Amino acid sequence: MSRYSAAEIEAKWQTAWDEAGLFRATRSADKPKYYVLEMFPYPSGRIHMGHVRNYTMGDVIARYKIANGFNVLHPMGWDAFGMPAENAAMASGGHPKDWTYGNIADMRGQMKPLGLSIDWSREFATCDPEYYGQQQALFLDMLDKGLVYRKNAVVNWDPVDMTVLANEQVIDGKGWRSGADVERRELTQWFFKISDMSDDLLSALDGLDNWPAKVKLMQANWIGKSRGLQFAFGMTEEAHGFDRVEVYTTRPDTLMGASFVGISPDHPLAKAMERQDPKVAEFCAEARKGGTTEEAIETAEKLGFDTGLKVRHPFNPEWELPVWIANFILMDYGTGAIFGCPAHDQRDIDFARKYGLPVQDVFVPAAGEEGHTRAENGKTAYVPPKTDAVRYIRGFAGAEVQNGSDAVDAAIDFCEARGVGQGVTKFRLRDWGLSRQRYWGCPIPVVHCETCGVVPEKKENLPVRLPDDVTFDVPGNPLDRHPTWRDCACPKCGAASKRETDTMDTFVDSSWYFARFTSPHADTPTVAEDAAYWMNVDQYIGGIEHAILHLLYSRFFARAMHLTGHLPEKAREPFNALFTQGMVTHEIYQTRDANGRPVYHLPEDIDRESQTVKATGEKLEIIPSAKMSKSKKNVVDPVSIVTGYGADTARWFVLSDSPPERDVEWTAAGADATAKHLARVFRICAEIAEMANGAAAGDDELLRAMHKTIDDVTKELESFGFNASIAKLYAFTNTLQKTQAGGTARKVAARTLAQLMAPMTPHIAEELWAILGGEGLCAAAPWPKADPAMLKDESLTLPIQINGKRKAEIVVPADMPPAEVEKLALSNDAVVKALEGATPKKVIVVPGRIVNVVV
RNA sequence: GCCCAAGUGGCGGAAUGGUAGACGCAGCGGAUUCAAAAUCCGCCAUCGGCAACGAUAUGUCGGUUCGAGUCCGACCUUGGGCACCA
Repeated sequence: MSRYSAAEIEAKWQTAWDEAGLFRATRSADKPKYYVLEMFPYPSGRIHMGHVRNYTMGDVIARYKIANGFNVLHPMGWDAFGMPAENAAMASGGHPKDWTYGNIADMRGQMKPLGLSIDWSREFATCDPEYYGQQQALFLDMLDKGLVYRKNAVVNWDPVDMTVLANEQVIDGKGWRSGADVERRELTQWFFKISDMSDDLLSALDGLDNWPAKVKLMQANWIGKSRGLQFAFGMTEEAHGFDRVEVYTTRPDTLMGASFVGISPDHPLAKAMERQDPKVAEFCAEARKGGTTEEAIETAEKLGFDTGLKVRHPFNPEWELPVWIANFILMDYGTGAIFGCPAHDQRDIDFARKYGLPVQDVFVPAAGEEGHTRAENGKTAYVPPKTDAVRYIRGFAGAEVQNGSDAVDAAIDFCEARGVGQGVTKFRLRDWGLSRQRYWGCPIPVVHCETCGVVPEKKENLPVRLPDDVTFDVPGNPLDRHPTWRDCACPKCGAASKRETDTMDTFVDSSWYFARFTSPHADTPTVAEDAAYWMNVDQYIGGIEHAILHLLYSRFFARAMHLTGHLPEKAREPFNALFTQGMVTHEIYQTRDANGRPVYHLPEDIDRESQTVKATGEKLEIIPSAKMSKSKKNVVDPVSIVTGYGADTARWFVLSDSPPERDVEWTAAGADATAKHLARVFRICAEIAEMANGAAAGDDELLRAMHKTIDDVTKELESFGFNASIAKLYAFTNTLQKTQAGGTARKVAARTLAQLMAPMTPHIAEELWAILGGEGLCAAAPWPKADPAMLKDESLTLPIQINGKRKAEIVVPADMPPAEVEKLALSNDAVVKALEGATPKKVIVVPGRIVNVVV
């Protein structure tokens, strides 16, 4: 009898699958198609356990669908543009291209031993000119359809390095290299008009039945549809060419609590004042300090500057309000100006208390004490949910007691009727800025001509290729300072012109790769027949961190690709089902250096038992699990796991224990246990393979357990219950080990076990299938079917509760009528004893579930 | 600051509103062995009790229900996102 050797069997069966062409996807009319896709990786150089978990989940689905007769598309590629390649070039010389393609080769080499059912013939990297050239073609088509335009937008500006910084390069408001105070600076940039589709992107969420509710909710909140009032405050006197300040508010019902008008430092009025008044300029410069993230702006100290200008309240010309410039007002949202009602907005009350502005209640709780004075002295605004009824003490429209939503509607109607502004619907979603002042990205294919202006490049000149001869020894965009690359002829008039040097946001690359996989090497972005056949992605799998941006941008792109004729109507929502998986975590092992700073240690360098560092014997501090990261040294390298235990162990482990949407903690003990379990399955099955055929008393019991397991595992796999299906497989293995059944039944059961394990641990399953006399490849065998007749139990155990507490249980025939169950329950000894002679008030019998006696 | 999640034994976790702790890890006891490794069998939430059994228990506090880990409200903690990390 042979022993389980992962190294031998894994290579053998991977070759067998390859030679059978099992995973090569071709269009076929006689099978239903199934497209399963995992979010493609960034080629950082090493695969990590998170990748293993992500791709194993997709692989389980893919293999399960193959066994169920589907024509499966399961591709893989590389999200290959991006900053780390440039950072590597800056740090250690070399070229981003060499770094990236080297990493891709390494990672492909690390991934292949996992035995994934991937059609590698469709592989591409987004930095392949073949791919980004088609992306440029898409860009031109979108430009043509009016989906792309240019406008000013703010970026993080490092005034020392004279360069634009990514948000992650801004640390506590300072540039990561220079340490200089970062400022927000405006630049002319390219934008996708995603806001044109706000309403559609929002309402179409309803149709995404197989998306997690939390992702839909996050997207809905991000799009942020709101109804409010847009109106103007007239200024007491004209200043800087302005006679009014246009504001937008979602709470017009609080208009009588207005205390000031606030404008963004980037508001045209603020800018006009800034040009003439050094004090304003000084304030605006201060207000623009810090990064562009909403988090930085929202959490920054609230700063205000009283312009000295005054506006009149729309309902009362005598009532004058001051105009302040405030750093927390965003020019990008609404009109860049607000009115502040401190009593009912936390930000406004913080601001009002700081600058001594009045605070006046508009409404108080509907029930409760009169003269609610929270706003009078307090620092906390009264902001009840809009669905709560409140009493308006300074209301002007609608009932005295009403909820916030009704009051807003009434206020809008009231204002519209009096010509004070109008009700408008606005979205929080902003247009997608795609310009990046960086080298390692897809060049934006336009030309700047002195006479013709901005001119799209001709399609026959695509791809606009990145030049190879660039250096990263100075900050800034190498395309800008390249001696010749920018020079070109205007596609319209032929005059000497300059290329655009901005490249595209890498989110563009990942917003259509799923469509490209349907015809990965075509000389158009997609091919109609292929897209029509393979789209949509039936199951998309990736991290929850992509819940908003990547998925929203992809939904926009799919719509844009439909508008430009590159995708069929049905692919406007490209992902039929979405699953968001959790991270792989690990403990952190820490000691401290002489200065008390933490020093981290790799798992292989420590002794878990004695909690010491192997080399030095130093005592360790063990910090509970956190996301694996290089800096914390809590990484487990999949390659060493595959080499040491085999791919099947790595695959089984990352799927077991934790539900797939939650984080899973990698532990050495768990990996060890998994390897032992697989060896045990192998041993049990190998013994069975050598048994003589024949029947025995235990046959029926074993086969019933087998059918139950088929049923359970199938149901769990259909609903991403990988951990639960593994638990059922453990239980069935225990049954198979203890059974008294004869050889024939045992072989059937063992072959079924191999099949049920195959999506998770395909190599050992294939080997067992072969030694147990399975026909052909296990990976190609049809999925086992549970016999409904074998699933029915004749009797069942019912717990009996008294007032909801379990007191006894009875065994009854499965089909016993409730009245008889009740009689039986009440005559049960333990029940009689517990009742102590009391008469039950009520008896609840839930058929097949429980009996509850209420006294 | 804002949006979205998650909190259950020593540990990972299971549980269509219906017996809380399946399955696995660790631990403990036993078998096998010259011995060990490997393997096999059994026990294993907490407290009290010799036991039968009783009480407590799903982050905290309240609520709905015959019945709540599950539904509702508030809070605490941890994680994800916040538009130039991918």
